[in-house]
Amino acid sequence: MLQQNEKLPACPVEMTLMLMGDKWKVLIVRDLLTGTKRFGELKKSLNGISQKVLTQHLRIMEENGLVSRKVYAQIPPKVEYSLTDVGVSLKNVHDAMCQWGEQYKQQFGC
Amino acid sequence: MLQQNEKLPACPVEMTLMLMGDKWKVLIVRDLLTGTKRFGELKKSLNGISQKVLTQHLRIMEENGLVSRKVYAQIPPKVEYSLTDVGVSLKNVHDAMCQWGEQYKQQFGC
DNA sequence: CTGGATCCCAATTGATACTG
DNA sequence: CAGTATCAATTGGGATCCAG
Repeated sequence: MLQQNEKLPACPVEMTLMLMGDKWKVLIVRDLLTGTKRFGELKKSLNGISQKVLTQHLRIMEENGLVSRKVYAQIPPKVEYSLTDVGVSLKNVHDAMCQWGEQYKQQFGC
Repeated sequence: MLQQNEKLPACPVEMTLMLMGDKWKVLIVRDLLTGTKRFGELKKSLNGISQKVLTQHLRIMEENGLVSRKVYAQIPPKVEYSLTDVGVSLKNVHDAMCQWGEQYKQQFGC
Protein backbone atom coordinates (compact mmCIF):
# COMPACT_ATOMS: atom_id res chain seq x y z
CA MET A 1 0.00 0.00 0.00
CA LEU A 2 1.21 3.46 -0.81
CA GLN A 3 1.57 5.74 2.17
CA GLN A 4 2.19 9.39 2.68
CA ASN A 5 5.52 9.33 4.43
CA GLU A 6 7.44 8.06 1.44
CA LYS A 7 9.58 10.43 -0.57
CA LEU A 8 7.74 13.41 -1.92
CA PRO A 9 6.21 12.97 -5.34
CA ALA A 10 7.79 14.70 -8.29
CA CYS A 11 4.65 15.39 -10.28
CA PRO A 12 0.94 15.93 -9.65
CA VAL A 13 -0.08 12.45 -10.75
CA GLU A 14 2.27 10.89 -8.23
CA MET A 15 0.82 13.23 -5.63
CA THR A 16 -2.64 11.83 -6.30
CA LEU A 17 -1.36 8.27 -6.45
CA MET A 18 0.26 8.72 -3.07
CA LEU A 19 -3.17 9.29 -1.59
CA MET A 20 -5.43 7.35 -3.93
CA GLY A 21 -3.25 4.98 -5.93
CA ASP A 22 -5.00 1.97 -4.60
CA LYS A 23 -8.05 0.03 -5.61
CA TRP A 24 -9.65 0.06 -2.17
CA LYS A 25 -9.14 3.76 -1.54
CA VAL A 26 -11.03 4.62 -4.70
CA LEU A 27 -13.88 2.36 -3.66
CA ILE A 28 -13.93 3.80 -0.15
CA VAL A 29 -14.23 7.28 -1.63
CA ARG A 30 -17.01 6.09 -3.92
CA ASP A 31 -18.94 4.68 -0.99
CA LEU A 32 -18.45 7.71 1.22
CA LEU A 33 -19.44 10.08 -1.58
CA THR A 34 -22.99 8.92 -0.96
CA GLY A 35 -22.78 9.93 2.68
CA THR A 36 -21.54 8.96 6.13
CA LYS A 37 -21.21 5.25 6.72
CA ARG A 38 -20.46 2.96 9.63
CA PHE A 39 -17.50 0.61 9.62
CA GLY A 40 -19.69 -2.42 9.07
CA GLU A 41 -21.58 -0.82 6.21
CA LEU A 42 -18.33 -0.03 4.46
CA LYS A 43 -17.05 -3.52 4.97
CA LYS A 44 -20.20 -4.97 3.49
CA SER A 45 -20.38 -2.71 0.46
CA LEU A 46 -16.66 -3.09 -0.26
CA ASN A 47 -17.20 -6.64 -1.26
CA GLY A 48 -14.18 -8.76 -0.40
CA ILE A 49 -12.13 -6.44 1.77
CA SER A 50 -10.90 -7.78 5.08
CA GLN A 51 -11.47 -5.87 8.28
CA LYS A 52 -7.73 -5.54 8.74
CA VAL A 53 -7.11 -3.91 5.39
CA LEU A 54 -10.19 -1.71 5.65
CA THR A 55 -9.01 -0.44 9.02
CA GLN A 56 -5.52 0.21 7.67
CA HIS A 57 -6.82 2.17 4.70
CA LEU A 58 -9.23 4.22 6.78
CA ARG A 59 -6.48 5.11 9.22
CA ILE A 60 -4.16 6.28 6.47
CA MET A 61 -6.91 8.24 4.75
CA GLU A 62 -7.72 9.84 8.07
CA GLU A 63 -4.07 10.81 8.59
CA ASN A 64 -4.05 12.22 5.08
CA GLY A 65 -7.09 14.31 5.80
CA LEU A 66 -9.38 12.64 3.30
CA VAL A 67 -11.66 10.92 5.79
CA SER A 68 -12.96 11.86 9.21
CA ARG A 69 -13.74 9.33 11.90
CA LYS A 70 -16.34 9.76 14.59
CA VAL A 71 -16.46 7.34 17.49
CA TYR A 72 -19.62 7.06 19.60
CA ALA A 73 -18.94 6.01 23.18
CA GLN A 74 -21.70 3.45 23.42
CA ILE A 75 -22.46 -0.23 23.47
CA PRO A 76 -22.33 -1.84 20.99
CA PRO A 77 -19.60 0.36 19.50
CA LYS A 78 -20.44 2.67 16.63
CA VAL A 79 -17.89 4.35 14.40
CA GLU A 80 -18.87 6.56 11.51
CA TYR A 81 -16.70 7.54 8.59
CA SER A 82 -17.24 10.42 6.23
CA LEU A 83 -15.27 12.38 3.66
CA THR A 84 -13.63 15.68 4.52
CA ASP A 85 -13.86 18.52 2.02
CA VAL A 86 -10.60 17.39 0.49
CA GLY A 87 -11.98 13.88 0.28
CA VAL A 88 -15.11 15.09 -1.45
CA SER A 89 -12.96 16.91 -3.98
CA LEU A 90 -11.73 13.52 -5.17
CA LYS A 91 -15.14 13.12 -6.78
CA ASN A 92 -13.66 14.49 -9.99
CA VAL A 93 -11.12 11.69 -10.12
CA HIS A 94 -13.75 9.12 -9.26
CA ASP A 95 -16.08 10.45 -11.92
CA ALA A 96 -13.40 10.31 -14.59
CA MET A 97 -12.84 6.64 -13.80
CA CYS A 98 -16.56 6.03 -13.75
CA GLN A 99 -17.08 7.66 -17.13
CA TRP A 100 -14.24 5.75 -18.70
CA GLY A 101 -15.59 2.48 -17.36
CA GLU A 102 -19.05 3.30 -18.64
CA GLN A 103 -17.70 4.05 -22.07
CA TYR A 104 -15.52 0.99 -22.47
CA LYS A 105 -17.26 -1.69 -20.47
CA GLN A 106 -18.59 -3.50 -23.55
CA GLN A 107 -15.07 -4.03 -24.81
CA PHE A 108 -14.25 -5.97 -21.71
CA GLY A 109 -17.29 -8.17 -21.63
CA CYS A 110 -19.40 -6.34 -19.10
CA MET B 1 -2.18 -6.69 -8.56
CA LEU B 2 -5.64 -6.60 -10.02
CA GLN B 3 -6.09 -8.65 -13.15
CA GLN B 4 -8.74 -9.04 -15.74
CA ASN B 5 -9.76 -12.62 -15.20
CA GLU B 6 -11.29 -12.03 -11.81
CA LYS B 7 -15.03 -11.81 -11.43
CA LEU B 8 -16.68 -9.22 -13.58
CA PRO B 9 -17.01 -5.79 -12.03
CA ALA B 10 -20.42 -4.62 -10.92
CA CYS B 11 -20.02 -0.95 -11.69
CA PRO B 12 -18.03 1.27 -14.04
CA VAL B 13 -15.51 2.36 -11.42
CA GLU B 14 -14.62 -1.23 -10.69
CA MET B 15 -14.29 -1.78 -14.40
CA THR B 16 -11.67 0.95 -14.59
CA LEU B 17 -9.95 -0.25 -11.44
CA MET B 18 -9.67 -3.73 -12.90
CA LEU B 19 -7.49 -2.29 -15.65
CA MET B 20 -5.91 0.71 -13.98
CA GLY B 21 -6.33 0.32 -10.24
CA ASP B 22 -2.66 0.26 -9.63
CA LYS B 23 -0.04 2.89 -9.07
CA TRP B 24 2.34 1.55 -11.70
CA LYS B 25 -0.25 1.20 -14.43
CA VAL B 26 -1.20 4.85 -14.11
CA LEU B 27 2.44 5.86 -14.35
CA ILE B 28 3.00 3.59 -17.35
CA VAL B 29 0.07 5.24 -19.10
CA ARG B 30 1.45 8.65 -18.22
CA ASP B 31 4.82 7.80 -19.72
CA LEU B 32 3.40 6.25 -22.86
CA LEU B 33 1.04 9.17 -23.40
CA THR B 34 4.12 11.10 -24.50
CA GLY B 35 4.90 8.51 -27.14
CA THR B 36 6.40 5.11 -27.84
CA LYS B 37 9.10 4.02 -25.43
CA ARG B 38 11.56 1.18 -25.12
CA PHE B 39 11.58 -1.14 -22.15
CA GLY B 40 14.69 0.46 -20.69
CA GLU B 41 13.33 3.97 -21.07
CA LEU B 42 10.19 3.01 -19.22
CA LYS B 43 12.18 1.38 -16.48
CA LYS B 44 14.30 4.47 -16.03
CA SER B 45 11.45 6.96 -16.00
CA LEU B 46 9.33 4.80 -13.70
CA ASN B 47 11.69 5.48 -10.87
CA GLY B 48 11.95 2.49 -8.57
CA ILE B 49 10.13 -0.21 -10.49
CA SER B 50 11.86 -3.56 -10.90
CA GLN B 51 12.18 -5.29 -14.27
CA LYS B 52 10.02 -8.11 -13.09
CA VAL B 53 7.11 -5.95 -12.01
CA LEU B 54 7.39 -3.74 -15.08
CA THR B 55 7.31 -6.80 -17.32
CA GLN B 56 4.30 -8.21 -15.47
CA HIS B 57 2.35 -5.00 -15.76
CA LEU B 58 3.16 -4.53 -19.42
CA ARG B 59 2.08 -8.09 -20.17
CA ILE B 60 -1.24 -7.63 -18.44
CA MET B 61 -1.86 -4.28 -20.06
CA GLU B 62 -1.04 -5.86 -23.40
CA GLU B 63 -3.54 -8.67 -22.75
CA ASN B 64 -6.10 -6.06 -21.78
CA GLY B 65 -5.55 -4.20 -25.03
CA LEU B 66 -4.20 -1.02 -23.46
CA VAL B 67 -0.63 -1.37 -24.64
CA SER B 68 0.94 -2.76 -27.78
CA ARG B 69 4.33 -4.41 -27.85
CA LYS B 70 6.67 -4.44 -30.82
CA VAL B 71 9.71 -6.68 -30.80
CA TYR B 72 12.62 -6.03 -33.15
CA ALA B 73 14.51 -9.19 -34.05
CA GLN B 74 17.99 -7.85 -33.54
CA ILE B 75 20.92 -7.92 -31.22
CA PRO B 76 20.93 -6.25 -28.78
CA PRO B 77 17.19 -6.73 -28.35
CA LYS B 78 14.84 -3.83 -28.82
CA VAL B 79 11.25 -3.82 -27.64
CA GLU B 80 8.99 -0.83 -28.01
CA TYR B 81 5.80 -0.19 -26.10
CA SER B 82 3.02 2.18 -27.02
CA LEU B 83 -0.58 2.83 -26.09
CA THR B 84 -3.42 1.46 -28.14
CA ASP B 85 -6.40 3.69 -28.87
CA VAL B 86 -8.10 2.36 -25.78
CA GLY B 87 -4.96 3.05 -23.79
CA VAL B 88 -4.83 6.62 -25.07
CA SER B 89 -8.43 7.10 -23.99
CA LEU B 90 -7.27 6.69 -20.41
CA LYS B 91 -5.79 10.16 -20.74
CA ASN B 92 -9.00 11.55 -19.25
CA VAL B 93 -8.50 9.54 -16.10
CA HIS B 94 -4.85 10.49 -15.92
CA ASP B 95 -5.66 14.14 -16.43
CA ALA B 96 -8.24 14.13 -13.66
CA MET B 97 -5.64 12.76 -11.27
CA CYS B 98 -3.11 15.25 -12.51
CA GLN B 99 -5.46 18.19 -12.02
CA TRP B 100 -6.39 17.08 -8.55
CA GLY B 101 -2.75 16.71 -7.58
CA GLU B 102 -1.94 20.12 -8.97
CA GLN B 103 -4.77 21.69 -7.01
CA TYR B 104 -4.01 20.09 -3.65
CA LYS B 105 -0.26 19.58 -3.64
CA GLN B 106 0.39 22.47 -1.27
CA GLN B 107 -1.78 20.87 1.37
CA PHE B 108 0.49 17.85 1.38
CA GLY B 109 3.77 19.68 1.57
CA CYS B 110 4.84 19.56 -2.05
C1' DC C 1 -22.77 -7.40 19.38
C1' DT C 2 -19.42 -3.89 16.87
C1' DG C 3 -14.95 -2.14 15.86
C1' DG C 4 -10.54 -3.42 15.70
C1' DA C 5 -6.02 -5.48 17.29
C1' DT C 6 -3.10 -9.53 16.89
C1' DC C 7 -1.22 -13.77 15.27
C1' DC C 8 -0.24 -17.04 11.76
C1' DC C 9 0.20 -18.44 7.24
C1' DA C 10 -0.35 -17.94 2.11
C1' DA C 11 0.38 -14.98 -1.68
C1' DT C 12 2.62 -10.94 -3.85
C1' DT C 13 6.26 -7.94 -4.52
C1' DG C 14 10.91 -6.56 -4.93
C1' DA C 15 16.15 -6.92 -5.45
C1' DT C 16 19.65 -9.21 -7.47
C1' DA C 17 21.94 -12.41 -10.43
C1' DC C 18 21.85 -14.59 -14.62
C1' DT C 19 20.78 -15.74 -19.78
C1' DG C 20 20.19 -15.25 -25.01
C1' DC D 1 19.01 -4.84 -23.74
C1' DA D 2 15.05 -7.29 -22.44
C1' DG D 3 13.54 -10.69 -19.86
C1' DT D 4 13.72 -14.88 -16.46
C1' DA D 5 14.98 -17.30 -12.11
C1' DT D 6 15.72 -17.24 -7.48
C1' DC D 7 15.20 -15.92 -3.00
C1' DA D 8 14.17 -12.42 0.68
C1' DA D 9 10.77 -9.17 2.30
C1' DT D 10 6.31 -7.28 2.45
C1' DT D 11 1.41 -7.57 2.24
C1' DG D 12 -3.14 -9.62 2.73
C1' DG D 13 -6.79 -13.00 4.43
C1' DG D 14 -8.87 -15.35 8.10
C1' DA D 15 -9.30 -16.79 12.71
C1' DT D 16 -9.22 -15.40 17.24
C1' DC D 17 -9.29 -12.43 21.06
C1' DC D 18 -10.65 -8.24 23.38
C1' DA D 19 -12.82 -3.91 25.18
C1' DG D 20 -16.82 -1.34 25.77
